[in-house]
Amino acid sequence: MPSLLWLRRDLRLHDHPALGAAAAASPDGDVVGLYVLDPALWAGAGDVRRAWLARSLAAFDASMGGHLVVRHGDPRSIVPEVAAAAGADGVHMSADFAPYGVRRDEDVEAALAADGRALVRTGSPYAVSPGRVRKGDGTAYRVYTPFYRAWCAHGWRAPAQPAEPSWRSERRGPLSSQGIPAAPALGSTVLGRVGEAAAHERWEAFRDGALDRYDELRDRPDVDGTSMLSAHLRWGELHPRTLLADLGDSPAHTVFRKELAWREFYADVLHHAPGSAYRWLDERFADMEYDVGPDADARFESWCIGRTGFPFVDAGMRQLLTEGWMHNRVRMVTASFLVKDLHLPWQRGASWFLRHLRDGDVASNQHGWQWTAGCGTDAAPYFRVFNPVTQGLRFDPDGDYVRRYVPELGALPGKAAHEPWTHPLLAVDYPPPILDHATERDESLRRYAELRAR
DNA sequence: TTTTGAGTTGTTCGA
DNA sequence: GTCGAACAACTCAAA
Repeated sequence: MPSLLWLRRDLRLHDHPALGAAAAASPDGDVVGLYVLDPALWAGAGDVRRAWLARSLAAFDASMGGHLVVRHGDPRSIVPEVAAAAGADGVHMSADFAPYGVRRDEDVEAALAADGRALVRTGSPYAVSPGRVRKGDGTAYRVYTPFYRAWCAHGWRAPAQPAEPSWRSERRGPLSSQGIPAAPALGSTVLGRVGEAAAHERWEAFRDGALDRYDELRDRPDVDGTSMLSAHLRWGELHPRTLLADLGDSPAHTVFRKELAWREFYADVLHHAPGSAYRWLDERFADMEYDVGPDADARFESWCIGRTGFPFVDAGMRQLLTEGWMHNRVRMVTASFLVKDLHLPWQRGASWFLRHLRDGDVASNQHGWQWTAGCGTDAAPYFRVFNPVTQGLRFDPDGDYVRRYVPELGALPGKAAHEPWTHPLLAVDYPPPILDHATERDESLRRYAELRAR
């Protein structure tokens, strides 16, 4: 009698506790691997995000000998149906902690229970599952640094040995696959390689290369100084334990470990405040004055397509659309621009990011945005407004990043690419700035002051 | 119990 | 050109 393993964001074979549990629960180690493509999630994804998922599923399917059973539809009906067809006692999975996933899993659990089947959660996408790290009084942390210390003190286990299940599926009938959906065609260089093997190779290349200079290079979007592992982690092609096990105590390694801890911190915050996926964590900010109407919509559109006239912002937004990824430094600058120069609610920008990011994760994305907007945990002080030009000059000093993504600025030499208005004849078909940053900065500070005074 | 100091990511202004 | 101060308010842990 096989076990059913319901895969979601854990598309790997190594260090997979739920897979181990599924194999151990079957006398013969027989496991049916199921992925349910939820139309609600697929419909909201942009081309690059869809392409990543399709390729990740294909890579996983290949690694298990073509036995992945893919079904399209609502997991609430499909999971119980496949479990019954397989004659599985239990359905195994890694726990999901995002609000939509938690509700979905509870519904599936209830449907399975009606048939006398158990839903077994083993492991999660985190080194320390959300809810485990608490303050002395038992409540959740709201400040990152104390969380980080407690998270380190809590510790995590070493990566698990790979299980060797006997995968089961059928060519036709109740355990057959509907197939992986067709992915949008993208240039071969857009995504790079996808899947578990690619994830491990990328980690090893980064670990043996740029990691030792991570503390000095991580803020440079013009340099290949980051791990580029975010999407691999998002889809569970490798587990953060694998990375943590390789890290030492050097300053560079510590900075990288802290980035992994941010991912875990935001998952913990969301776990304790599920409403913060779409509401202001600090509800007072719901009463802030935000711009609405046709003009605001037009400015939002300029931001989305990368035509604001601010090269560093536009480069980031175009990198997002073409690659489904954006360097973290640029995420902060583009987010600050939407919130503090365009005076739009953070949710508009966060939704756009989530649709297009290949690594888009509700906890990290929404809380990163809330940090920028000043309404989240460890919130940025209200007066911290990024200057899009200064940030570009500081972190892309030669203008290479900007020219890579904004071809209209290709004729501008060096750092001049950040200030095309100083060479108007060289910027071909590039828009003038849609606003005056100093003016909007003051306007933003005024609105924050007004909110405080209420 | 109360106090104290520190806390991812910045900018501008005036000396 | 460089440099320090100012720009709030709140959480948390240690003293």
